Amino acid sequence: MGRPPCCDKSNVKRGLWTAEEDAKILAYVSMYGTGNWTSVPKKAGLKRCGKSCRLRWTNYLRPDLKHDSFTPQEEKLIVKLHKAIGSRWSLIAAQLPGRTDNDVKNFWNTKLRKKLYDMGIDPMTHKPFSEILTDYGNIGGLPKAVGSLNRDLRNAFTSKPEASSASGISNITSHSMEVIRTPMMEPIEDGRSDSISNNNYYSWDLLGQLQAIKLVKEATNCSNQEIIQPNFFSEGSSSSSSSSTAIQVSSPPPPFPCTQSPPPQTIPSPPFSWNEFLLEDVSLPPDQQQRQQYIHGLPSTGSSSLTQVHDKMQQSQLTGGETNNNFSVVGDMDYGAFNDIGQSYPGTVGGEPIDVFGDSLSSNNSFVKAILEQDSQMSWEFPDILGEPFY
DNA sequence: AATGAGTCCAACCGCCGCAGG
DNA sequence: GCCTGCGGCGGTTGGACTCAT
Repeated sequence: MGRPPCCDKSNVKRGLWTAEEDAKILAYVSMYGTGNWTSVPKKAGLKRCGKSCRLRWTNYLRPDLKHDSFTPQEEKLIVKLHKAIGSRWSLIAAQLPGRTDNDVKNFWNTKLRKKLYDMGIDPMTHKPFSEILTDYGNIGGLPKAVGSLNRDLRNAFTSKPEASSASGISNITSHSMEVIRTPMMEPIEDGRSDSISNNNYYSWDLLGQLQAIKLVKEATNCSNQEIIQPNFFSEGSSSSSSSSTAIQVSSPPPPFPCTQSPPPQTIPSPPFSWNEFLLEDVSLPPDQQQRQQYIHGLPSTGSSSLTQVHDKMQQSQLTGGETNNNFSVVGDMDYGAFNDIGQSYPGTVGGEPIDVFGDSLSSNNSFVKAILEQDSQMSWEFPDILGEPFY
């Protein structure tokens, strides 16, 4: 038995708002302020659901909202944040003054997602399709049915987003990302939860993400071992899958398909080595793989280089001339596909946050602030990498 | 000019977490 | 501890609009 509807649906107006209704909301808010939205329709003389009133205010009428189109800077930030924290539109919107979660969500769904597809990047995983194919090629022990799956994958890469969903890619990538996302999207209960306030929660998300990368890396290291068939490839479903190419993921797959015991799912106790999160670009020839080790999320090709980051740090001199080699990553936000931002790396310099352009971010930004607070406890360091050419 | 396809975005929906009784 | 109401969230829908034929 679900919750009853918040209002009498048969007795409320729906659909687009008129200027007159907007005026009533504005008048009400200017007089009483926001809050207690359920009483707003009555007090404001509207035949609308209170929830609908709140939505109209927050998404359209609020005076601080921007109504112009997204700037390239905003666009880049959305992509970076989506890569770091997924489809948490309200969090992403909070980093974009004057934008609502609905704005960001619509912009992503209508523009950015398509743009990434056109660039050959899976918007779900933010990986190049070629890399996803490689990843799947590296997963041994899959049943023969996966052969058709690979074919569908390839077909999906050349088709439109909507079509790819029907042919299986979305299910596949979302499945693979389930493995990655699950630990990073939830607060980590590790006995230190007392110190995890709302403010630094997101920092732990990012930590979790890094840990997830590590776990996935470890999970894929067992490719020479026997692989337990994940639930979604179980033979029990083969009869239905034979008539349809779409893979139905009805339940979350086990996070570790290896027969070996899964590693403990705790984040590494700081300080830990960033080398743990270095990945090899398996799509490259073996002789280049060692040279092209890269941190997950950084472009494996192009001119992005930690040397350049180091230069940026030296240029920034944010702490009055002292260059600090403590360099903490604000999520793996770099996006190589955008050449103009693929030149630097987001992080902190001398305790101050910098964005991907190397510019200082406001310390008033709670999102960044939360990460910085966590950083101060973590003492993450980058010394081994900074001095070396990135590739 | 008519029409069908594609795009955009405001609005809706259902679920969830939290606070207060 | 349970129930209820509220606000917030992400996913989805539907209609207005634009563009191509």
